[in-house]
Amino acid sequence: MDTRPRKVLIADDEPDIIEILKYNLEKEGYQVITAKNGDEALDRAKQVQPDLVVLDMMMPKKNGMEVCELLRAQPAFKDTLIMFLTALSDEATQLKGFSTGADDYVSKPVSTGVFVSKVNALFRRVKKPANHIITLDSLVIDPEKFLVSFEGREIILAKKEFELLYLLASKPGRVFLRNEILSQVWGNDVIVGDRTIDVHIRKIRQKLGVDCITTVKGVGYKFEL
Amino acid sequence: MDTRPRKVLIADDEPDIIEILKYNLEKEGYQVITAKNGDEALDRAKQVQPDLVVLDMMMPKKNGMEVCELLRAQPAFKDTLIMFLTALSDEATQLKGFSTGADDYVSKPVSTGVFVSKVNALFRRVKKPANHIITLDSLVIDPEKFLVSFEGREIILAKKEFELLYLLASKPGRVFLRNEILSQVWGNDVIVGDRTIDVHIRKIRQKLGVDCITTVKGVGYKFEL
DNA sequence: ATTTTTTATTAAGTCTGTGTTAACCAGAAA
DNA sequence: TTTCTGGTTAACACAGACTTAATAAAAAAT
Repeated sequence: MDTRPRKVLIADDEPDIIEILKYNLEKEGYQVITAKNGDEALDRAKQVQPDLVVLDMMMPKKNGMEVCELLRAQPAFKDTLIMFLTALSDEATQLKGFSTGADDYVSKPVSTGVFVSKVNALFRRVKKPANHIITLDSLVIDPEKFLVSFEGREIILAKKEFELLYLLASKPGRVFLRNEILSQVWGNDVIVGDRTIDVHIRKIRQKLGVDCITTVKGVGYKFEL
Repeated sequence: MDTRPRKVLIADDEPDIIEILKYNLEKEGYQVITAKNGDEALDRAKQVQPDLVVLDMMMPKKNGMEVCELLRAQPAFKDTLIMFLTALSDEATQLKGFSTGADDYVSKPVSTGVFVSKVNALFRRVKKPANHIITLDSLVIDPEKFLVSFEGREIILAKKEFELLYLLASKPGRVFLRNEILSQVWGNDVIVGDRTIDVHIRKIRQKLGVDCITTVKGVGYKFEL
């Protein structure tokens, strides 16, 4: 079991706030990274791949909403928790915050105790992501090196093809619904036609040379050697 | 076809609140169950195994905190989402709420829009409860792998056939009315003739090779090995 | 025993979903 | 700029899933 600490990125333009939150989260065992404006938050997020991003709404460079949108647009941050922590408590802003894909919206002022509780509550529902190498017989999929090899020979897959194969191979035998595939590989807000999946499946089958992806009509696809 | 709708249990002693929340959640596609006091909430929770329980703090019989504790004490509700929705907004109560294992704490008054957003946000992080494998003697039905095997050999069922068999086998011996079957397998708004069920039953009997589905004339069907 | 109701069976037709090819577009690389 | 690569969409053929209708059989009611 992985025991690395959860990484929390806090973006706020008030150093005092950052200090207090950082102190309290670190006391709970979190690893805290900070940023003082929107652009810096995006940079640091890309660098450290945090598990949770806490965003102030009103920040220089880019505001919290923009940061949230930009993060959610990238598949790499599809599963990253995002929490708004802001003085703006009007309904419209809150709704917009949620609609950009936030997981929680906390209005300032809030006690550090409640804040930490909320952070804990968010993490309770998320299991740590484990990006490990998949090995099934002679098939090896290494997401870090972005590499697939099958029966000794190396196979070059395009990005989407790779992500699709990785998803399917992560639970051999299990059927993935088309919806599931779309949201996992393409993201929740991207809209693509159904044929897109088929075409990618086809390319994978072609490149692997063996039909290890089974179609379950009306349901989805599953991987099995 | 998507999986079954999420079930939300709302416990509050004010009928008006329940009405409004129920209306808005159902509009979002949730299935809503209600209770007007603590004891009723516990009963209903055991009956329907909701995916989310929304608890008012101040209720007759048992208050929200007690209900939360009692639920969390049972393994069956280990993964059930629990949200407090209450007028008590002081810090101590909030902290205590989280410490009993709540996933969110929302202070009244709150707009229905924000409430629904919070519910959606909670569910976004939780994968739908896995349908579990049914095993009866040599019959194995695995809804995740979409697979049926009987006496060793694997059996290929079409989608509707599978769903129908899964439904019947989920409660062996119990008779399912035709209406029940229609609404469970075909959905409430789809209109198909009665013969449709027969034909599918027939195909299942054919493919299984043994007549383990019993006709109860004028009533429905039941599954028994 | 006869009629009525309900279910089983079969065949046929419709319709949905899938596989495939080709074309198009955007961005990266040359 | 052009060229190349990957991603997406459109179009269409095809398989088979689903439904219906028609008829036969069985059970229940009269």
